[in-house]
This record gives sequence, structure tokens and C-alpha cells, in this order.
Amino acid sequence: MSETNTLHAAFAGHVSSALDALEAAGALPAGLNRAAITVEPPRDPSHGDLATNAAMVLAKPAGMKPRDLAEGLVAELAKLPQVTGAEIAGPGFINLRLSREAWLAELRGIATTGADYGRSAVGGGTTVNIEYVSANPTGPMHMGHCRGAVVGDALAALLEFSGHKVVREYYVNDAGGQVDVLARSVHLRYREALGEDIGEIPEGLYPGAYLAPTGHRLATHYGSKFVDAPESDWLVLFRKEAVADMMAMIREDLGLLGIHHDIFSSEAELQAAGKPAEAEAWLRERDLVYDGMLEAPKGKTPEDWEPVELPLFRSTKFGDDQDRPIKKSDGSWTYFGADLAYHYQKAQSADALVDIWGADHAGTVKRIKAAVAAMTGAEGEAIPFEVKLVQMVQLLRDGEPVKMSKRAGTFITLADVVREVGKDVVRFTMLTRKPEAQMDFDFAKVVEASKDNPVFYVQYCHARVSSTLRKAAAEGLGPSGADLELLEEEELELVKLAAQFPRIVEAAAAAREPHRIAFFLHDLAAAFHAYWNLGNDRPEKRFIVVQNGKLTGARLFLATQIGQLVRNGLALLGVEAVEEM
RNA sequence: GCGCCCGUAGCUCAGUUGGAUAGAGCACGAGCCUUCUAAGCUUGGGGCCGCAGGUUCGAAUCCUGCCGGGCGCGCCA
Repeated sequence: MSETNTLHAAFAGHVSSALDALEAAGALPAGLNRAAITVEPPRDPSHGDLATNAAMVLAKPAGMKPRDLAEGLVAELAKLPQVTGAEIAGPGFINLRLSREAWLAELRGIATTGADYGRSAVGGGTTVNIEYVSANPTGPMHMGHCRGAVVGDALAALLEFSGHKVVREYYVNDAGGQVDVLARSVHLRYREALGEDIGEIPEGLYPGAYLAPTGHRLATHYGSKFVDAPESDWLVLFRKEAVADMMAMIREDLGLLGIHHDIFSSEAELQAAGKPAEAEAWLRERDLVYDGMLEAPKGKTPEDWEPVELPLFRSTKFGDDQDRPIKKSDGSWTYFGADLAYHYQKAQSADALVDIWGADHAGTVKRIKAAVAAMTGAEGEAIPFEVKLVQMVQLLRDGEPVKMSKRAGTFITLADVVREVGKDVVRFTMLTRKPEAQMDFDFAKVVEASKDNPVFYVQYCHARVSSTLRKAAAEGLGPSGADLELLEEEELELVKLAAQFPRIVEAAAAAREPHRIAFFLHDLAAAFHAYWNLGNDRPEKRFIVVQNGKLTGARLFLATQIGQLVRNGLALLGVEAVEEM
């Protein structure tokens, strides 16, 4: 792993060193908590290139006035060769201006590090397990699964880029009642394959035609031996076979999006291995599971409510609203009972856990967080665990909601959408909104070739760089880092924006928010296009100025690095950059 | 009834995890271009960051309580 010492990272270090110097000189008490100190570009560019709040953050614990502290810091920071201006502003900000050479050096740094620009070691090599998709193995993936799949996958790439080991995991819910339904549905298709007229698929079974091949396969393999056999003879077998086929289909769907998990964990195998039972015993020893009665749900009082004694996990002890059953009255495990053991298993081989769930499961976040806290926090700190909820996507066609009905067979699958608009459009679009906000996916808009469409806008930026380089090559010109001092103010602004990429990546990784990368790319593209447009009216501002080879070389060098940055960002999102449009 | 998410320009949304005078696109207004640097450009107006308190040097951001919208809520997955 190549660690990039980027300009922003360097300045965080410089501020820290300056504080060390003040401490050594006795001008600042030692051992103050510096966690809240930031070094970042101010919103208002007139305030300079970088600003730090260090003086304000430390003033109180140091028992000093912010300005006094700031003066000492300014004196230290002004010694740095890259700093051309350091001043105290507002309530105690320190604003720094950096030399042209400092920015040009960063531009060269992008060229040197290339595809690794933005990569960092902030993750410290810790292992993060990300569980995403985990769609029930009862049919092909539909658009409801798509967003979580993309967000999870982009997050995985982002965390890897930021110095984490990442495990991409899929939890296969192959043990519950819905896979029994699946098995029965397949049994019907099996009979169908043997020539029986099965008529209309009964209510309560999966009607999808995608089950027919499985039925046919079983018919070929087993003949008619299960046609009239009791369910107990075939249920387990049919369940297993059907799940295997469904998972093959789901993997294929995921492959269309470029998504490949490292681990597929089976709920059924987990149960067969006795993991939930182990967890229960462990929890009972600590009085975290007890036999008790659930209260009737409040608000709506169902007539069929009957209190039953069940083994309950004390999730209320960890912030949940109610204790939760881990077993049903028939003795089988609840989803939660198995999921609890599953999370414990994941925690064994990871330093942190992330789950990406659909918003419809929001109600169960507290209990699983409670479970992880209880099971991993028994001795020492509980493992860091986050559940990221992604909101639903509404499909639109020319502004009209696409009507879907599973029964009518008109639901749109993920494969349909990828086929229609392409993997890259799907992936990028899914990241153009923060995950916790609902989003519309309009088939017409996502493929529109206009600046209203962020996918196009960002790709166009990359294509423009490529076409410019092609055109220059035809003129015998190419990028060169030899005369970068010829770059002017407008070009330098572009460099300053580009140089923010590493901190955007770092912040996005820390917040587990890959969509920030997409927004940064859009900003970068906007700045690039704006610069490009200067050349419309002023030919001397174009990238290619034939009569000035040195200037052209410098500008092409800049363009090359912008293109590199777009590729780096898109790579994190799992989107391929295009050479032409 | 309870829980979670959301509420930012007319619309769709960002907002660097507490920073300075809150941003972008669309739409609207005004100019420009008639081109191959093509899938337009420049520029302007537009805000009680849902409301009210609180925390502190400082709040769109954190806390509390309301209002409004969405989702969920039993041993389903």
C-alpha cells in the first residue's frame, strides 16, 4: 500500500508540530486533547487556502485567550516555506495562504501517485465486515435491493482505499418460513414439469415463472417420486435445491452490477451448527435471556393476542423499547434469535461491523445493536457496529411512477434496469443522494445527455480530458510537468479543488458515506467545465494553444490529473470512466 | 400509542460529522453564442435552514418539546 502524503494531511501534521513547539517552549500546557482540531479549506476562499480552529478549541482547556494562543501558532506556522500568509481572523481562526509552489507540488503528487492518489492508511489495517444485499433467496433481485447493494459495495471500496481490510458478506436467509413457501412453490413447478396442469398459482405461493427451471431440473433428476409424497419427504430437499438456484440467480444479478461478495453465510448452516443455541446458553448464564411474556402491542389491540411465555433477550437493558423473543412458541428460532448469533460470529473475525439494511427494517435496528453490545461488550469495549439504512427508490418513467405488482408479474427486476440503462448509470445514480433520503429513479432522466444529469456531467468531464489529449497528440503535443509555473490563477483554482480529494475520501470513509465521492466528482466536473468554457470566448485560455507548446504542456498536465482524479473517484463508486461519448 | 428517518431557495437536493456572510442544478429575469472547445455560456434576484426553547466563544448541524410528511411496530423476514 502506498501511503500518500498529501498536502492536507501534511498540514494537519504541521499544525500538530507547531503545537508541540509551543508546548516545548512552555507557551501551552501539555497533554491537551487535540481531537477537535480541524485543518481544512474555509468555505469563503477569501479567507485563504487553509484554516484551523486550533486556537479556539484549545483556548478554554489551556486557560488562555484564543488570540494569544493563535499568535503563538501563527508565529510557528509562518516559518513553513509553503506558507505565504498566516493571520488571525474572526473569533480565533488561523487563516493560511499557501505558495503557488505548494499547490504545484501537489499537482505533481497526483501525477506521481496516480491511481493511488487519495489512498490512505487512516483505517490502520483494521478489518471491517460489511454485510449488504442479503436479499431473501426467493427470487431475482428487484430494484428494492439495488440501492443497498450499490451503497454497500461502494462503501466497501471506499474503506479499502482508506486502509481497512474489508470483508463483503451476504447473509442468506434460508431457514425461515418463506423458504418453505419457496419449496412448496417449486414443488408445484416440479409437478408442472411432469405434465400436470397446475392452473393458477394459489395465493400465498410464489407465482414467478423463474421457478419453472428449478421444477424442471428436479423433475428430470427425481422423476415422479415426490409427486404424491408427503411434504416431509421432499421439503428439505426442495428447499435446498431451490435456494441454491435462487442464489445462483442472485449472484448473477449482482454480477451485472459488478458486485462480488467474499462470504455467503447461510442461516440454516448457522442453526445446524448450533450457534443460536450457544448464544442462548451464554446469554442465559448472564441473565440476558429469560423466559417471559411479551406485552400486547400498544395502540392497536388485536383480538387474537394470546400471551405466551418465550425466551426473551433483555434488549431493554441496552436501549431497546421491549425485550425480544429469540425463539417462537414452536421452539424454532426467530429471525432475531439466529441473527444475534450470526452477528456474534461476524464479530469474531472483524474489528468493526457495518450492516446495510432497507429502511423497512428500521424497527429492528435497536434490538440487533443491543445484541451486539451485549455479546461483544461482556469483557471490555463492545465492537463498533453501525446499521446504515437506505431508503426506498421510486421508479419513474417520464415522471410517472412505474406501477408494479408481483402477482400481475409486472415487477421490474434489477436485471431489467441494468439492461436498459447500464451498470454505470445505475451505480452512479444510486449514489447521487444520501442514503437516508428517499429517491426517484427516472429512466429518462438518468440517461439524459445534459448537465442536469450528474452521471453524464461527470463522465463528460473525463471524456473531454481524453479527447483533448487525443487531439493534442495529433498536433504533436502532450502533457508535461516541466513548466507548471506557467499555470495561472484559474488553473490553480482547479488544482486546489483537486487537492481536496484525499480529505473528501477520508471524511467519507469515516462517515461511511460513499455518496460524498459522487458529489465531489460533480463539483470537480463543474469546475473543469467552467474552466473549459473560458476557452469559448478566449482562445488563449484553451488547453491546446498550438503556438505555445510549454503552456499547452502544463495545461495538458493539469487536465491529465483531473482525468486521473475522476477515474479514482469513479473507481470507488464502481463506475468505469469513458474515453468518449 | 411507541420507535426510526426526513423537513434547507418556487422544485430536486448538497452542506466537509459544531465554524466565519448557508451552496449547486432546475425554473424565473437579463445579456451572449449561431459555434465543432458539440451535447450552450455569462450574469442577477430569490432563505425565519419546519416552530420554540436549551447547550457554548459559535448551531442548518448537538439536546428537549411541539408541528408536518414518510416508514415500521406483535413469535414475519
